Amino acid sequence: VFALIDCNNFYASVEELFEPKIKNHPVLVLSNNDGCVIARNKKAKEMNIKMGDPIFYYKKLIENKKIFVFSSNFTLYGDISNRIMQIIKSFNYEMEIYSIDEAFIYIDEKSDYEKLLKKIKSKIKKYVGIDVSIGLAKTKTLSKLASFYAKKEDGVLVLDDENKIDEYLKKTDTSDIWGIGKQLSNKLKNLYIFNAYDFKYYNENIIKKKLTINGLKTKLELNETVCYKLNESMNCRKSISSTRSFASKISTLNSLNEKISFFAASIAKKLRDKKLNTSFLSIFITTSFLNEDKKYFNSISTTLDIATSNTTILIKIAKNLLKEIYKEGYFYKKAGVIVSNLSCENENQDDFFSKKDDENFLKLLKKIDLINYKKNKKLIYFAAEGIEKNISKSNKKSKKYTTNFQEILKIKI
DNA sequence: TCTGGGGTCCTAGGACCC
DNA sequence: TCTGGGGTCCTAGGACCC
Repeated sequence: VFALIDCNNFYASVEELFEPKIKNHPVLVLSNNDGCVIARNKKAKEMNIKMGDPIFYYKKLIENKKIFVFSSNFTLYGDISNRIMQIIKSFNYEMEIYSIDEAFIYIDEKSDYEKLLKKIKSKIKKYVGIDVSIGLAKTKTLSKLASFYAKKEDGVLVLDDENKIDEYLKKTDTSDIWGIGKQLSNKLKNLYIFNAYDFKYYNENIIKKKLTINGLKTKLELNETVCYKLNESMNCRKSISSTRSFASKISTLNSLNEKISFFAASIAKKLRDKKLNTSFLSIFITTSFLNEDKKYFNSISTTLDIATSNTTILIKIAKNLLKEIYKEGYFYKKAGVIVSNLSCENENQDDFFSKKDDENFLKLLKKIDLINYKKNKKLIYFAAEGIEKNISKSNKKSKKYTTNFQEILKIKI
């Protein structure tokens, strides 16, 4: 059986962890630029504050009531996530870390599942202080569903009985099934499939025709047929991206160049950290799609002759690409760089005519990475990235309580 | 006035190969 | 008048996830 362990209101719960006094008030965590709501605690959900809404919708509400609002602090969330994953790992089951706040485990034995899940749950609560919900079933899709309902019940839910499963499926909207989003759910509605139960018992051939192979797999998983196994090799990722919305709109090629260079440089560093090289780079620029400004979106990509993590090369390529798609007279709101075709640093295929000067330069770049890391600040960087700091605004960030000695939690006695 | 960032997988169509 | 079958790789776009 598969169990899915899912943290409750993860980002909001982490913020509560370090400021317990806010626990009985609504808590919100915001996206980059303090733009949208990306996490809410229970109290905030009760106030009907929606996921993904821009925060200015609730300006009045925030002024009138005591709502605690945080900028997102991914360093902190990442560290707390690691601690939770370590605890799950300590139970010694096969494990897949599915996201920052979720992990699947595969339990290859008969046991008192409910007792086991409660044990995992309480250990995480005791050692880290975060509440989790755990669902268990014969397939990943059903265990996802079980954890969804576990949140509404007492934290753990075992779905191992056909009648019980069907009972839950009947009250599940198709769009709440893992893998069925808005579009597919609409397609299902056209077939008069409204809930997960209808979906489970529908004709397979028609599902495959309308929703293709993935839709069929999801349906089979509802029938307790395993289609998705534990994916333990998630560590070899396929792409890395760096993208941002700008706090203010940008129109000149010069300033876009700086942003694109900044993205390319941060990707190059990520590649070096993970000992990877890329041989495919693409960039995009876009205007806002929410206002009355003239709209323009474009992207362009290129393959690299030699796989690399060299910042100078990536910046140069990215800037050349930008020249091709940049158009004057638009207000750009967002841009980004994405690399793929990733390969391991040590298994690089050289070009027959390539020069070997890259190696020493790479050593230099790694030294710079180290200096920046030790100073906990990007002290040394490329002029192309521009000297203007704070590419985004985030004023309400909590401290890096667990990863930085300067910001460590202080306790008064 | 202000609306996130980082991923995965699949499909259709085009261009090419023998 | 009649014009094959079996592949690969790439790209753009669409759908999904957290």
